[in-house]
Amino acid sequence: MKTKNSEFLTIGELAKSAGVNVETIRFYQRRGLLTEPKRPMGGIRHYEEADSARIRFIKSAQKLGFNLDEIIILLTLDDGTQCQKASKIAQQKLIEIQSKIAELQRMENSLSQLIGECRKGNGKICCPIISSLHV
Amino acid sequence: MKTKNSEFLTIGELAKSAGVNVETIRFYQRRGLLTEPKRPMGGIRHYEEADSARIRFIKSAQKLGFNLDEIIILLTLDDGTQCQKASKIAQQKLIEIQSKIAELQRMENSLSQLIGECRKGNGKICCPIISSLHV
DNA sequence: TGTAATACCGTAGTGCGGTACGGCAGCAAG
DNA sequence: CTTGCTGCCGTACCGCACTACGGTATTACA
Repeated sequence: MKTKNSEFLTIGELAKSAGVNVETIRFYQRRGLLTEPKRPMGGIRHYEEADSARIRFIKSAQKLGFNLDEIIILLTLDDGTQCQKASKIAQQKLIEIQSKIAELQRMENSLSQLIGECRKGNGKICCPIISSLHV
Repeated sequence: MKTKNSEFLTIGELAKSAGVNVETIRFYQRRGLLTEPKRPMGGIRHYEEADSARIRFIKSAQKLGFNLDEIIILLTLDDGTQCQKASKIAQQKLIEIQSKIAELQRMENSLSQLIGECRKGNGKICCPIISSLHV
């Protein structure tokens, strides 16, 4: 009945087009990130290009560090007319990311210092790394 | 029978002494980070100061970014005579941490640039953050 | 001896973002 | 007619490091 070149996408085609797994789409529907699409004749779901764009939107936002709950909010600002709100969310995220960076840098400093001490005291009986762990 | 000032610790006392939850100790035993202690008369486990030290060792290593599997290895190097091995593991971890930092810094750069654009184009109809997500 | 606290045990739940599984339905090509 | 590919659905499972629960046994203290 339905020809291959009809104007809608099946879930499999949408997955390919958006570069995600079919299961991911079903998961996003359950999570409310994608609206349940029309199902004419109770059968196969009809997706459109807009759904693919929405998934790519989600994936881009994830790359910026937003989690799915935050992305749900960003999606409501999708018309681009609420710059202040979007900016506020982004600033919040920026702070989060910066504090994660700071924490990782503390680890980095401690570790590289310990490694440096290992190098210096080569052959020492008591490893600086191990002894640093004995608080 | 047993007086309170005996030389061993119960699990609850150990938990307090090491600053962790009782459940955490039981979890560490299941995970093999702590050896199952002696249980004289089939009753209450007998812990010692050494167990507390071991838990603090684990917690220090976690602060440096090591996960439990890695900590199990570090614990085998506990005598401090295998500096090269410990150093190798630490270098590996350092690289991991540095690449996490790099990724977060990419996010930080993108986000702060977008926020800057929002500020400049105040009142714009099309929010730079939102439109950046429309790939 | 009574009661409250603690220890014991196995199992399940948390958060996050998916991934996998098992079973059934419909349809096209061979 | 069969096989195989999709689609549909609900549910369970992954990693990670715990945390919580529910029930029983033992201990400490009065």
